[in-house]
Amino acid sequence: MALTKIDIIKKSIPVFKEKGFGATAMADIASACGLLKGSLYHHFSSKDELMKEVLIYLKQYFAEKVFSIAYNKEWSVEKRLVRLARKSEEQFLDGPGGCFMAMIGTETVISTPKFNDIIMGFFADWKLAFVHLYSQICNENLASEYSDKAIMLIEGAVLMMRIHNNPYYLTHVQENLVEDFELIKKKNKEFIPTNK
Amino acid sequence: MALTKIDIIKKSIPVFKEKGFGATAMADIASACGLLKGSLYHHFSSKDELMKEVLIYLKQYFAEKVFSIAYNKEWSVEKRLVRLARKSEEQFLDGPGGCFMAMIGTETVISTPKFNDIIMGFFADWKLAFVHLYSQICNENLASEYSDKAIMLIEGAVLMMRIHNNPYYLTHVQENLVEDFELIKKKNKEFIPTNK
DNA sequence: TAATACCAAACAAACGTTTGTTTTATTACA
DNA sequence: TGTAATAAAACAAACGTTTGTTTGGTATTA
Repeated sequence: MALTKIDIIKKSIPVFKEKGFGATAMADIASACGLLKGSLYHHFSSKDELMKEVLIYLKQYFAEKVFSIAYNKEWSVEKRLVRLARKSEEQFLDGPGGCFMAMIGTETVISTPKFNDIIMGFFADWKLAFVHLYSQICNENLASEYSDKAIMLIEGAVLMMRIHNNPYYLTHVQENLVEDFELIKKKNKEFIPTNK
Repeated sequence: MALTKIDIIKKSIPVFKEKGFGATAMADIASACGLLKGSLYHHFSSKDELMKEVLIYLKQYFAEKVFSIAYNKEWSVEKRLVRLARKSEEQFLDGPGGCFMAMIGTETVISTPKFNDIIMGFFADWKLAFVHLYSQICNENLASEYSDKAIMLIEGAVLMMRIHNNPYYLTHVQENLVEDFELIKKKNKEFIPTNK
């Protein structure tokens, strides 16, 4: 059956995740889709546009399926943190291990800045999710600090995981973040979050 | 005057740091050296070999000029940590901001594994330096944990710094690491490091 | 004079992209 | 419902560039 744009976008993710943007050839993407490279241009006007649509897809996917967990009132704040950790972990472990946004961002931020807005938007969404959780147990300044630190720690762990081919770096860091969350909460027992 | 291999290696670092390995052309390197691309093959047999020599040079540079700080007995342990932070920061801020080893490692670990040993060696050296410092204020298991965490945090900060074009991420994380070190030291006042 | 460092030109291969044609799927009308 | 018209998707081949690499010649220097 004929492939849709979304099909191609999804199938191209592990390919870009393995080689990065510059080293991935359109023929590689096509091959992963069971097509010839020329056929890709029926769906995307250029390699840059394909990458842009992949980035937009992933940013939206994380916003809807991952970061949204932080705002789900069915669960306690701690439970949301655990679920958020698990779900993002699942994404970073999928296929060739790594964070797509971090990889492509690092590679293209200087030489192909047209992707920057989407990538920075992804990190902004991520931070907002963390800030929403930390705001339940400490003031906003601290919540902002903790959120930045959490993201940096996770990204560092994803890097070490990829380079050492060992998922433990990531799972261990995620556990630590949950433990630290409990500690902060206990320490600030008297803290009452402002509703807004 | 004629260029030596080391000259070319040094001049190629900021070029690779801007575009990564795959997207950097031999002509880019040559241009940064004031040569034509063919002339590079008088010094290096291939692009891969050039990258390998750059990685070896950088691994050795960090071992001798950066990580060695951790073992310098002229300074207190705290002072060594501060100097180590400053010196690595200086490297990660130099030219196009970023960690060369992390960038090239992320890009090549799967598709060009021939660089893996050198890159993993760099991170092993880095960890040993941290472990040596943390071992002065806590037991070895904790020292190993803290060291991994420090490296991941710094690498995450370097990533955010590059993507957001803002060096504050890195400087702030380095300050935090020094502060946390003092806290751990105070908490474990009675700890006596084993001499070995 | 012998070796070194570089230039200038060319190489084959791979690249992203375009083209014209064929296949497949969808729609419209009988 | 069956068939012709239409559009979408994919193929196969070629495009012009760019790539990493090779070659042969030319200064410079020891």
